[in-house]
Amino acid sequence: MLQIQTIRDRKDEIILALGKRNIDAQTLLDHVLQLDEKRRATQTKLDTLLAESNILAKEIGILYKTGKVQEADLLKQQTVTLKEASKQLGEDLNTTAEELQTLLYQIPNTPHAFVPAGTSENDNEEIFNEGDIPVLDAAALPHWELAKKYDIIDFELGVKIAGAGFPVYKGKGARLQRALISYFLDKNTQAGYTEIQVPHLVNELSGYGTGQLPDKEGQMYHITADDLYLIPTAEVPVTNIFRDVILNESDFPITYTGYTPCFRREAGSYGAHVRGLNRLHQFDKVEIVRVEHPSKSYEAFDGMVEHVKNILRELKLPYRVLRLCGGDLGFTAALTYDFEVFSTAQNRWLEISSVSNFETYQANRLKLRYKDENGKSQLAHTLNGSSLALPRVLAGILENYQTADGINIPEVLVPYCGFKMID
RNA sequence: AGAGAGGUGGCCGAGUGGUCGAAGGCGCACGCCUGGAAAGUGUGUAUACCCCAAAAGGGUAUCGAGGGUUCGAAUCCCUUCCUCUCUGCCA
Repeated sequence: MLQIQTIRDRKDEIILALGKRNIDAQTLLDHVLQLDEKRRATQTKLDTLLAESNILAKEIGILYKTGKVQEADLLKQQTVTLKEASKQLGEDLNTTAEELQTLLYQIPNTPHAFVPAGTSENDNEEIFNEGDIPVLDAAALPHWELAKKYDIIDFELGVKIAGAGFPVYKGKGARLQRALISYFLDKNTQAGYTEIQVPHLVNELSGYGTGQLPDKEGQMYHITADDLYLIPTAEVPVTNIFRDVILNESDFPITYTGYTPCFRREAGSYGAHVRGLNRLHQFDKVEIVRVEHPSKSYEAFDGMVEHVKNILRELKLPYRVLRLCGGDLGFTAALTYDFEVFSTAQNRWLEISSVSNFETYQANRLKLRYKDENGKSQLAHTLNGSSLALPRVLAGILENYQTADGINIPEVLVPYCGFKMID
């Protein structure tokens, strides 16, 4: 959420920046400022009335103590009108504050200067690529065929148990999943991230904290009996550790990594691009989350990008890095780099990681602050990235490493899974 | 799920209608003391918002949350959330 103070100070800049998202925020921001003024005026009035009431109440108390009951009763009469007026003003204030809050929730984060203009994923900017795309022979199969051929992932069985998008991993498929999780966690730990295990269900407040609510309600599984949501990413529980927290400057940087399954309803998704592992309702992901001093967050961002690159380099997967354009940028992010691995047999790129800096946008919702050198509270910056999401990495490995004899396992994973080939 | 207890500042903990943003302790910060440190000692130490160009200063709200009673609520009443203990169930 944008800070109201920032909107007051730099409305025009914000409108310009949001223009990159193809949003004309002029009317919305004018409305916000108008409500903000109303809110402040109302509060000033209310505070004055309450101050008067407080003074009267004290006087009455003293009068009663000293036995001057009649004078006290006289003062009491004065409080009646004050009370009515302040009750009305209090209601006005609440209404206005709520309206304002609702509007603020509708405003996405302002894109960073690096973010290119654009309307769709086609306008994303490729900033890096690495790794050779293997030349597969004509008999090469997409991963869903390979999964069937070697009996390592059973999509139909998942349908029976839960539904489409809930695959069952079997034998070496399951072991490879487990190996990938361990490998990713180890890599992240070696890079200084602290491993953490968090709940896979979160309450409503947590959903608001990181920005899934109220925007993307439909994308999360909601357990109505207990009013809990299945997490769509570890970002939600991990970042919400810092909800309502005031840090010291010396606490930075905060770096966490955690593995969780992720649950997404993916309402409205369909078609050829959802085949196999391309898009699932449940998948595994290892996430990295950082909380940073604002002056250091882009340095941290670059570090995260390099870190993910290193992992893909070790896995010897062909990948590219995209800088998301305004039209493709997530609601809460200021800057996002997507990593895509090339799925050779499908002849298309698959998103496997997304590294984002949210600057103060999430922190403002979370009330995540730190004390600066003057002892003043300032909002911290939050960042996160996948390191990495499993299914599409798995798809990339299966497709790119396939041979006539079977599927080779990337060297770095062999110690983790205990076999060199799926055959 | 049933029965009971309880939610107060960074932490512990007092406070059952008035001058309580809240005693006391711990912790923390700064100072004094000391050759240095400890001990001792003094002062300070919540958050948000509003007014003020800013600083200074002032105001309002906050004792889990919401509502009510009252001139006045941490304290009384209602609703709700959460935690703990016992019983039950169970990995």
